[in-house]
Amino acid sequence: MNAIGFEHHDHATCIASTLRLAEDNCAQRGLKFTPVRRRSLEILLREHRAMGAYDLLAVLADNGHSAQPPVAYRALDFLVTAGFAHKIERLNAYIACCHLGSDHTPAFLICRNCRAVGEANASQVEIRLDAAAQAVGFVIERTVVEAEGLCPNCQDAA
Amino acid sequence: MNAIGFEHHDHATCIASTLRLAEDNCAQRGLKFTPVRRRSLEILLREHRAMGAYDLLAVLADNGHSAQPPVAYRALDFLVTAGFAHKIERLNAYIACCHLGSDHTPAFLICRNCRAVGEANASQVEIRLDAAAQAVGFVIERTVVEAEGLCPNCQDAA
DNA sequence: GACTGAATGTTATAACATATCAAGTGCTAA
DNA sequence: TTAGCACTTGATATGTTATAACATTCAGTC
Repeated sequence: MNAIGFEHHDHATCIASTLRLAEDNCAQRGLKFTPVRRRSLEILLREHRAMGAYDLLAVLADNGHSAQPPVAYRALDFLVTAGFAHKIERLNAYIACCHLGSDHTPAFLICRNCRAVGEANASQVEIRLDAAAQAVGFVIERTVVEAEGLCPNCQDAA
Repeated sequence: MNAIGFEHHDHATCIASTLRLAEDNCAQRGLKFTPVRRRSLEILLREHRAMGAYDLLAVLADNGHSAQPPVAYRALDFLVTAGFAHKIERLNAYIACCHLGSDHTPAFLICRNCRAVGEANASQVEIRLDAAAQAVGFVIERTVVEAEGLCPNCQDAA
């Protein structure tokens, strides 16, 4: 399996176009797409897999940025808040968003063997918690959906 | 709001009966319900909220058990594997299972203000990821569903 | 009693995350 | 033009969550 959500694609184009999208998006919303932030998103896009904050930090350090944890966490916080990246709670790791621009409740497929992560196509995902929430008077703001299992490649290997 | 999943219930009875259920369940499956494990489940049931491993550890220590992290993590691992407790990934915390015995994909409602956690009634939850998984050949083994928002009490407070 | 496997005790450290305060940067409004 | 403000970044320290590794104990059984 490749690491790009279990499917092939033109990686270079994907990175470039997503970065441009993010740039435009920031301009529209008055957010500052600073060098560290841009570089962080670029790194996440390039890896195209879930990275720990310290993984990101190591790459940033190689690029001459300050190597203290807050640098990575601030950048990640910005990217997640802006919707350019997601946190994978199960792994305490972060991944660039595949569907930048579309408002979506992301759902992830996480391989327990190789830790590859795919973001499920939103149209194929259905989550219904409203009834349960309403029943107890709870107001949902955000939903984490993460499926753990085996990716195609690791099934073959087993 | 109380801390028991946003609804009142007879707490003492709940603890006692769940412990008995767990005991029977272990006997049937040949698992060892040792003192630390039993005590850990009892603590989780008593608190009836998500506890960090180190929170549990502190209580265990008060009870004369060894106070090293692995003690808590081993007990929690046993309880989670046996299905007697769940991990709340969003909080890196653990909670006793409300529906012990029934095989279920749990879904949680987590208050971002007071950190209270309710386990949603399985019958009111619908999760469909099969299509997305099938599309890429991924085999799902387990699914994490956690909704974050405001519980009834914290809505009023706001 | 000696073997076996599981559980527990213990030390150390890895991995993940944030509080705090100082310093720089860019905007804007008097 | 510069004083003030909001935001970003730099840097140090520390807090929190989790596991590796190895020693010891204990229950069952041959």
